[in-house]
Amino acid sequence: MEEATTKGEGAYGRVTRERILDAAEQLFAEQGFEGTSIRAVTKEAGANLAAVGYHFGSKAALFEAVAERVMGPVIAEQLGRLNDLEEGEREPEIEELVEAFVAPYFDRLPRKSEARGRTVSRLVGRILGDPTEEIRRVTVEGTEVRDRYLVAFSKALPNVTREELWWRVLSMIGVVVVHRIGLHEEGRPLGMPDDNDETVLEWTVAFLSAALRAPSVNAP
Amino acid sequence: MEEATTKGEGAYGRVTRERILDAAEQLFAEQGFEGTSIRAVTKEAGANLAAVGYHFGSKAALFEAVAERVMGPVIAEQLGRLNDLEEGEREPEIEELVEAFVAPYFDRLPRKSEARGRTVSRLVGRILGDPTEEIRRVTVEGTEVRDRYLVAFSKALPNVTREELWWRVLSMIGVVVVHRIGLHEEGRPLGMPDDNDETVLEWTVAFLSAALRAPSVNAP
DNA sequence: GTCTATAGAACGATAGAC
DNA sequence: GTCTATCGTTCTATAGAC
Repeated sequence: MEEATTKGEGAYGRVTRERILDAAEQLFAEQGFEGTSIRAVTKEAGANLAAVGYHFGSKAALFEAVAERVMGPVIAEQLGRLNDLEEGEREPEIEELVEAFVAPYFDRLPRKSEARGRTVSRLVGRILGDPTEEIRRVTVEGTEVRDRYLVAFSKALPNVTREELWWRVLSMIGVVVVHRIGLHEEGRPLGMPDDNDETVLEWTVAFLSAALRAPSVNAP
Repeated sequence: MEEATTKGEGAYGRVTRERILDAAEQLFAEQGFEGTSIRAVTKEAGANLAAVGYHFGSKAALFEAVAERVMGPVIAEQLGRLNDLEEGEREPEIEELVEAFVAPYFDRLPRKSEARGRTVSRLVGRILGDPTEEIRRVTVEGTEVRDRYLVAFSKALPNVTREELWWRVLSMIGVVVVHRIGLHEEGRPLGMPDDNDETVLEWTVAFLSAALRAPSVNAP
């Protein structure tokens, strides 16, 4: 338990801590972990160079805090939605499982039309895609999500072998990653609804549901 | 035109240049652009610190050379296969277009079972996924691939709106990226054919073909 | 909790000898 | 084409004053 201090210092410190988190989020997203210096973060945050050491301990710990703040709510809702579906009377449909997995990336992250949206999208892409051990550690928490959805899809798609299904779930993650990276976003054609996440969510669910339902290559 | 010198120096220099490319490929893949130092590259290559400056001019130019060496053959074959399909008598099937796009990532890159395979996979993931301007420049060449396949799929799937199709092609790239990143590879279940790229290619074509054929959300 | 100051190491790039 | 030596910069981390 942590109690707010009665002095102004406590409140001010909390603000500094969050200003650092905001600045770090943006810079890690744009330039990656190694490409971002503590100096740049504290300068952007209007804080002192030593503040990162005081509040987080190290640059790596700061990154973990940034990643946790962004991914935590997504993971929590992915698991919560799956729990809800599994507690229902009937077996969940493929579309329901796909939406439960994908929708938190829309609901629990800032929209693309918001100022922070583009930044967070890039950061999520980096977190999910970076093979560096330092960054992968943050994702480990996310393996619970993957494993539980794998079991759920396994029940819903009994004719697909476990190995191929594992591959399909991995592919589903890939689709979410590439959307969040905002790959090639400057090449977006006219009419792309970058400010209409509901439409994109529908597209994604339709695309992935059809893919997951595909006849198994290994089927007898 | 560049002629091989008659002296031993020329041949020896070429070898050093390629040793540097090999070392840089591995280190960029494992630790990213910013996380890799010229010092580490030259040490790994058994070359002198100044050799990168002499052969490539700068660290950024070295990265471009590494990326070009890996992605060049993939892009060339993606375009070549599409040309072949478009020159045929009949309209290409969805499966054929998907395979033409995906297969070069298997044919023109070292297999996962080879020593270099894992490294190159990570590097490709970084190249395709990294939003940094410095790295994106290398990918710009690849936008020709995306645009030409978009036109081809547009003909094959006239009932899908152009905006939604653009999204589907982007998603297809995402699937390839995540496979190449080798995301969560340590969590691979028993029986995963990491040494059998043909099977994985079949899975991927089946998965993506079904996804691309999905009824359009925006259809009337 | 915030700040200055600095230790100590690593970095990219390049000049110039061979 | 290869090498040594080094310049000038930037980095993380931390000690210690306030």
